[in-house]
Amino acid sequence: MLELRFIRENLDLVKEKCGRRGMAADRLDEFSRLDHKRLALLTEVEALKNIRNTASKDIAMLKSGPEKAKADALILEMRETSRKIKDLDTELADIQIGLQEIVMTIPNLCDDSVPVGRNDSDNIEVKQWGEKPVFSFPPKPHWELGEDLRIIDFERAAKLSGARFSLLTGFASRLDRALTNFMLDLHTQRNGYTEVLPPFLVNSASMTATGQLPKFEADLFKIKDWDLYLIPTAEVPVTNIFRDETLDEKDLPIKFASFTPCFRSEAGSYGKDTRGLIRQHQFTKVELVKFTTPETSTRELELLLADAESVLQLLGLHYRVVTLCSGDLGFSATKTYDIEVWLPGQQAYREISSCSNFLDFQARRGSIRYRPEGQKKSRLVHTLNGSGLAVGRTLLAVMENYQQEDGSIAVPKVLEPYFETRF
RNA sequence: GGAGAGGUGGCCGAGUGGCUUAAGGUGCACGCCUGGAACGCGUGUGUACGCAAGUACCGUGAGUUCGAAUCUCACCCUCUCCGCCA
Repeated sequence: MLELRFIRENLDLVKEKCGRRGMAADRLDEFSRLDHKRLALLTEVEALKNIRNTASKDIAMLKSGPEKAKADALILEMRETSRKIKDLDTELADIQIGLQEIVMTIPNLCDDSVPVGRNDSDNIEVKQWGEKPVFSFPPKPHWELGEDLRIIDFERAAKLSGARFSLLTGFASRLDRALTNFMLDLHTQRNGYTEVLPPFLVNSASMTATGQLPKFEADLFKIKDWDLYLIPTAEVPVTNIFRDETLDEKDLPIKFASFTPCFRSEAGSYGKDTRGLIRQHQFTKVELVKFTTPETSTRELELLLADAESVLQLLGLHYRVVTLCSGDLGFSATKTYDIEVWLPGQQAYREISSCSNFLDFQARRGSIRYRPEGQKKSRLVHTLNGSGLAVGRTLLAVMENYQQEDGSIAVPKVLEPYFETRF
């Protein structure tokens, strides 16, 4: 969420930046109208409350003194004042709700380095790493490999749960687990992250702080009769760890690595990526989350990207990095890099990580602050996160890139230790 | 699911309708004292909105009242015991 005062003072800029995202900005005029009304009402009601507070003290004194009649007169007068206050407070509350509804649905301002564009075709490639592997045979997509090797079973998964679920067996399951452990070990032992295992169900306050609610409820799975949602990413519980808290500057940056399942309804993606592991209702992911000072978040985004890239580099998988254009940018982000891994079975680059800086957008919604060294006033932290990486997509990337002519799949060198444990 | 206890500042803890501007302690910061420290003494010590005056905030929300940390109702959370359970 943006600061109320900032929107008030920079209305045209906010409108223009919403426009860059392809978002209608007409609600901002309604914002102005309500904001003005709110300030006027607030002034009025606060003046009345001041009168009442003063009178209350007077009544207390008069009652204990000889002029009790004066107290009765004042009480009568205040009865009317209190009634007015109550009415104004009610009106004010309605306006606050209206304002809140608007403010909570205004996206973050995109960074000026973000290219203006409409959709993913306008994203800008910023770098490539490695090269496309050369095959002496036509490489298969992973769903064929998985079915041929009897290690991924989509049909039985559909029986259990429906479309967009998968059942990994034997080698695929083992490889998935190896990848997960490899990623966590890399981020905790080499990249300096603290491992955290959070709840997979969170309440609506948490979903609101990170920006999934109120606007994107349709993308979430909700538990019936409970104020609980299945997390769509570990970003939600991990960012919310410090909700309503004030951190010490000397503890920043705080870096968490978190392995969790993720659940997404994929509403609105009917017919998209229906084959294979690419787009599932349930998948696992190692997520990296950072809390930083405002001064360092821009640089921390680059470091976060490098940490995510390190996974693919060690696995020897070719990829490219793109900067998301304004129209493709997520609601809460000011800037996002996507890492896209090369999939030879599909002859395409596919997103495997998304690294974003949110500035103070989530911190304001969740009231996550820090106290600068030696200063009295606290400030909002900046939050960042990125996949490091989506495990299912990494699994399929390894399958497609490491497939052999005989239909088997080689184990990447760096994963060999994870296959060594034997009983 | 049943019964009970509780939720007050960074922490502990007092506070059953109005000199509460939340006592007192502790922690923290600064100063004095000291060769330096400890002890001692003094001062300061939350958040949001607002240029400010001010307003709001004692788990959350509603209510009673001229006035609520304090009274009423609902809810949430924590702890203890019982039941059930991986």
